[in-house]
Amino acid sequence: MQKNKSEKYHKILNSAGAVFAEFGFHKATISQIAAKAGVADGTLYLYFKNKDDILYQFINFKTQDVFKKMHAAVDTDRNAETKLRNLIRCHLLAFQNDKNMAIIFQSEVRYLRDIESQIKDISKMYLDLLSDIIEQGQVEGAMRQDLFVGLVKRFILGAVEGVISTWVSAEGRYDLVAMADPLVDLYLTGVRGE
Amino acid sequence: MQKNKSEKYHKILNSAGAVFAEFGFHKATISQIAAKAGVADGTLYLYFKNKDDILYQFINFKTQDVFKKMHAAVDTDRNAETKLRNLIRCHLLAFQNDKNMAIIFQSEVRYLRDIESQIKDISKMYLDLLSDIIEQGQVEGAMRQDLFVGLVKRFILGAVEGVISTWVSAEGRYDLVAMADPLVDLYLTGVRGE
DNA sequence: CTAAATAATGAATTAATATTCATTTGAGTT
DNA sequence: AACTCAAATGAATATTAATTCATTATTTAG
Repeated sequence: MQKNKSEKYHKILNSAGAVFAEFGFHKATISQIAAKAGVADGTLYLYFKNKDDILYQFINFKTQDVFKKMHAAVDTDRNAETKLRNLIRCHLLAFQNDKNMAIIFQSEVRYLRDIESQIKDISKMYLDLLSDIIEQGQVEGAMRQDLFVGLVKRFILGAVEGVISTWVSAEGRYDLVAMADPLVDLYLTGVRGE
Repeated sequence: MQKNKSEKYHKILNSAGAVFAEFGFHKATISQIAAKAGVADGTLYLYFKNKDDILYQFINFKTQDVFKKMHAAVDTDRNAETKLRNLIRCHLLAFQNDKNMAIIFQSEVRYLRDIESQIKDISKMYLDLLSDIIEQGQVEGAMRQDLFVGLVKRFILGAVEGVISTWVSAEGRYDLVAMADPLVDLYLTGVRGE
């Protein structure tokens, strides 16, 4: 198995992403991925330990990439509400720009947790980001003091994921990022009338 | 394949639920399920078309059961906010009482969508229930007029699912139903300070 | 230009298990 | 007790696709 992340490595990873997204990890075959990448079946095993490893590397790679962006997005402002808004916008944008990733994250994450428990829980870093924002918001007085942070962060992440999930089911036919502001608005002020 | 839903049919369905929940659908084997149900491998094929069909029937059965309960919960009151509260409470209770179902719904539903697109979208009825409640809330003046119902219902369902998902990850070690009121409170008034 | 060394190939092998079906069991009937 | 038929069995089979590895191609170094 080669060590350097050559062009071919990324070619295979991308092809795998497309095939996994279309057929699901279990129905996807090595031959399909190899064909799409324009290499022989055996070649995949020069770059990856096995089929599971391809999924693992895919998610690992994408996760790191997305989190770099999210951190950057949060760091652009000092205000908690703005941070939250930027985080959600960034999140939706990243998934909108990479539908394969969106599909795979949505459907294979639990299987992945089984095969590689060492992997950083994908939600974990996200939830930590949110905790910081909420706690800061409370200090600033912009968010209620009586919030149970453990629930609030789950509430926020769950709702974003739900919105992404719907968008995926709709084959990505509308603008996902446009949901960011209405969504944050719901987080902040809820549905209750004045 | 037998037609009547005999005791053995349910025995197998339950065993399958336990095995699917523990190992995941793909790693679970027919032999495991048969052993747990106390029957021979071949017997499963008298009651189910194939392995996929077992999962399909499991989800179908549980879905119907849960929806009966949810409808009943919503119908206990005329007030929109109360309806919402009862729905969420009922949802959390049903999943708390049946952890196998919770695990399977969380991880295998997308696979199912592939094998049996005829199945009613599991979220569909739920989302319709929510739409009705929200629209009623708007009429009553209890909920804001400017809500985008399509987003709000996704927002609500996503957040509940996120909360359930966390509970499952925590091996169900705390009281899930206790999350209902704080959660509904978040839906209604959001996180923003006064 | 030749010889290592490295990379890639893809047919053959392996492994895992879902599914089948010839046979057995057991309950009900005459 | 002998017969019938449905239900159940589980060893044998079929299938599917992941993985291997002997062979071939390509690149690099002297």
